[in-house]
Amino acid sequence: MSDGRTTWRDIAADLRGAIERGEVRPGEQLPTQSQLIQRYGVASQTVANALSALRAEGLIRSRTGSGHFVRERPPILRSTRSRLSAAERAAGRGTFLSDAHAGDWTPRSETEIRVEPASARVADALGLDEGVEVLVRDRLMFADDVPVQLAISHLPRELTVGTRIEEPDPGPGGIYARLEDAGYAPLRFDEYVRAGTASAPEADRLGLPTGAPVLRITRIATTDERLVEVNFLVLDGERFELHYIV
Amino acid sequence: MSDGRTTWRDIAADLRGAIERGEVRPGEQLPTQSQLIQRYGVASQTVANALSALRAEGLIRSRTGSGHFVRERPPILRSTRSRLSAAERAAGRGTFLSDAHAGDWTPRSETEIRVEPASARVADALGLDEGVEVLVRDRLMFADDVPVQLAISHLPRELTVGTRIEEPDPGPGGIYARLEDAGYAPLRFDEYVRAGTASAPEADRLGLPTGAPVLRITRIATTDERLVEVNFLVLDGERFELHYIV
DNA sequence: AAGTGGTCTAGACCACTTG
DNA sequence: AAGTGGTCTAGACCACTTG
Repeated sequence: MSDGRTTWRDIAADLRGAIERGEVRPGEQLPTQSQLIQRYGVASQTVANALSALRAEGLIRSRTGSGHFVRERPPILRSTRSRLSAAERAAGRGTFLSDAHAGDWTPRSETEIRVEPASARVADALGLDEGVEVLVRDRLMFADDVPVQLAISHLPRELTVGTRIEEPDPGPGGIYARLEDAGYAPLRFDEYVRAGTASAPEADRLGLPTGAPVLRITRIATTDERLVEVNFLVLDGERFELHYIV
Repeated sequence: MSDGRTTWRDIAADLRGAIERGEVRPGEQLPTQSQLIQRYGVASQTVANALSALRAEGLIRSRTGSGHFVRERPPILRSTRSRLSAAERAAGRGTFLSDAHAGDWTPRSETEIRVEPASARVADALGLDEGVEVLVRDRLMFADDVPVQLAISHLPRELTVGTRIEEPDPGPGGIYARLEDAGYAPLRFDEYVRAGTASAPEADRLGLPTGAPVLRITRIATTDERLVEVNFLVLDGERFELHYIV
């Protein structure tokens, strides 16, 4: 029984249709598992598989003890990548605050600072030798208290020691403004964008189901002479839209 | 038992660790379900759940009758978005051919041309009235004969009538070169990037499993005066990496 | 207290692949 | 023919939410 059509796929398709036709509207509850077991005359596991698939597609949210609900599509967070501009820095906003300023949501972030030897991947990206000390700023960012973005930034330690970059709050304009103060103004940003699925720890931190679509961005900041930062970003793929002007 | 830790999650984490530590290498087979049932002393469904999660993460591929195998990560197709440049057009390459030139893969595409009344979405993007005639170029693009990109381009019909843009092969430099010939040289491209999961028809055309991560790009081309094209792109999220210089 | 989702058991059967 | 993955049955128990 491993051709395309299976019972749980049929049930999932049936429920998906009901949602798409608007018979169950966003925010409303689907029939309970018991009701679905009765309606389709199948075992509990079969219904569970169907609902699990709809959850993975992001069509429903399930709340233990409460029910399965059609997801309300949250507003999209637009993020224009021309934002990394001197104008925004001059206005005292870092990149994330700059996004928030363009949208109308309230930003917040939790930052953890640590010092690590550069991994092969980081050393390669920053043009350092493996094992050289780097400063890591591990940030989880919230929009209206919903976690939406994970950013793990790495900088050569020699550039950050004694600056506010090593503090959770680097001050107005963010770390790029502090780099500029130190004579390392980033002039160019290279962003490498991929789509992927959330790993278990990422899903946990971002409050997504495992396997939910995410945007993965590797951003490399460069002065006119050297690489100063590599930042690994993971964004909720369904809530974020990146805007690039080419 | 609905806190984070469950048996199937523990088993998935265990196998994920073995893969990440390289104990099971890409292409190699995981223990069979029977072996895992024995090893962990659990029911078949529990092991099935764990493997299902790893599959959703894209870590393994399962082949009925054969086994579960660690996925080989296919080579990444880099695509630099500064490619939409006059230089590339002058060299006689369209955007897709330009990507191919930068990578070392062989491009091919299947193009279907049709004329349609503008949908609300397209009309909105192009600043036209709904229902106005637009030319649609529906293309499926292949790299080394593997389908990797879907591009559905819409242009106001008045700009394309009588030009090679209405032919499957628009000639050297692609449609942007033809627009330039007609006095509508695109000067600015706005790209809006999201991550999502492949719908059933998209998965079918791109040869992906339904729900696989994809990159969705809406690209709007503008001359100094007007909007000339809106292009909806869907890319295999795991094979493509977009490169933007900001 | 009753209902709900999530997980688990211990089997069963089927389509498919491999030797 | 034997082994494999995928699905299914018919229950069970637990944590949680709701009235």
